[in-house]
Amino acid sequence: MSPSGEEPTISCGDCHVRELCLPRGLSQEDLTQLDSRVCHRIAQRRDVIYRAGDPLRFLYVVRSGSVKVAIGDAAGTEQIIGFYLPGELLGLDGLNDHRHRGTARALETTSICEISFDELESLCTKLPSLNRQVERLMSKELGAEQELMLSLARRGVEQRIVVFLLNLSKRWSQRGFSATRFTLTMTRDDIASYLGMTGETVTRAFVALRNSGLLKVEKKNIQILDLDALIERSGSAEIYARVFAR
Amino acid sequence: MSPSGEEPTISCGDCHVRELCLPRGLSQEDLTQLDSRVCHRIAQRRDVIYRAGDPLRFLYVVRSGSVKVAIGDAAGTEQIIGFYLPGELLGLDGLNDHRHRGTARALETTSICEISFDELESLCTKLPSLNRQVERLMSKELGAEQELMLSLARRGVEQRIVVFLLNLSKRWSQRGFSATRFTLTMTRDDIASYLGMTGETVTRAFVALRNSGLLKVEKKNIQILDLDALIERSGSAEIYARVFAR
DNA sequence: CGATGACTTGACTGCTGTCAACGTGCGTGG
DNA sequence: CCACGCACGTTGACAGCAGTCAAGTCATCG
Repeated sequence: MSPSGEEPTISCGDCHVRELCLPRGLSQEDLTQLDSRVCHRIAQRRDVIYRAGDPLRFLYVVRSGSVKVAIGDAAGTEQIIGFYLPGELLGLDGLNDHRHRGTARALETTSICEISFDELESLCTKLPSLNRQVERLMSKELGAEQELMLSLARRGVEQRIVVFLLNLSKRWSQRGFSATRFTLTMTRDDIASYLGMTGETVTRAFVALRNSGLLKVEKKNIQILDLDALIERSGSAEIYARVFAR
Repeated sequence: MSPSGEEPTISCGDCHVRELCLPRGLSQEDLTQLDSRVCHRIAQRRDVIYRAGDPLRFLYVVRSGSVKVAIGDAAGTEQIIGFYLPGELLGLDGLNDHRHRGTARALETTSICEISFDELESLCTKLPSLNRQVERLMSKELGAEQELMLSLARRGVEQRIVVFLLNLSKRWSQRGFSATRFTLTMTRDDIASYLGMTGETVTRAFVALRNSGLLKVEKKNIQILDLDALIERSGSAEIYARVFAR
């Protein structure tokens, strides 16, 4: 269980999420330039990657593992505002005032790449294709989050859970993993906080979906037994039809 | 009541929201360049400004009046995703796939400025200060919307209404109008759709806030009688303390 | 003057949060 | 190695908030 890294010189060129991440579309030469500016670290479960209020110094990418971002409520309670999977850009919250709005924590043993925000910007002015990819990723992350928020907004508990699961399914399959079998690295309470309900209600929704034969739920392991029926039940079938068609 | 325009050559330099809008920080010379590329139109209540699915050709700014943006739900029902006040950038939905996600309609007689997206982009490459202002506005619009969504997410009906009212109050005061007296140009059902509740519930929340002595509600006219108490009741007092301090 | 849309109010129902008890697995320390 | 504490998940009982349905008022517009 040696947690620290004796990994043989991590490089973007070898990364399995490079096609989703910054390197996409970069020449070998440009890639080397980017590579030299990226730092790596391993975070254990519950480790903080950045904290709310911190100045926005780095952008992060999840290399493997998963991360949650939470903001502190008025009381001590915290609310989850996002989960991040491998290849996803982390740290864009608070692009506005250049301070992180939330606190990012690893949900499991997680490998993180970080690059200085300033260095990335200056590198972007030199490498147009990197600039394009950064813009694409940023607008994708921001847009996707907004879209999800919207489809979560005005729905019943079960539909929110379904939308959440379909969203995860889509993101895992985009990463080359199964769209119908995946593991929830977050707790029920995390999901509840994210979806605006209670842990108990999450449990009950899972039970209901299992009893309907749509899902197999075994602790953290989810298997989607009937994807079409699930999409049907999301209440926004046409959206997902479109998404999955791509 | 002549609705169509005999307005004496509208220009950005004379506009009362120029300090919130694209012209901000531009030299007289640059302003002229921008001005020549902006078109104006007047929309009546319920007029469509752009429609969901339309290719993203223009960016719009509300010059006076107000606008709502709605997306069609699975059934014929529509859901409001945003309201826009004078000086606010309109049409950023669907920056992703270059198609508008929602349909924008005027809530009252509204004056709209439009500028071709392509022309704005090319102009930005020539005028750095315009480019900076565009970036600032975009990140502000996107960030603000996200922030609002978050503060609306996990709250009871009354709190959501309060947050909504405080948000409007802030935006009106930023535009030089009263922070405590304003008119709701949208219907109760519009508010309800936006906040994820029903029209009846909006009414009841208004009644409750009136009975508590925090609000004076007279049809569409709102008067905030006790701003501090309202902020207190929003459940995110510290956020608004910060906002109003600016 | 009637039609229509917007708003209000009331009665009822049901969903979902709250509280509580309990089970289970994991890690820590004796 | 075992015992314990703790985090997490599940289940049940119950209450309250908010959605639904329905009726009715009011202002506006043709």
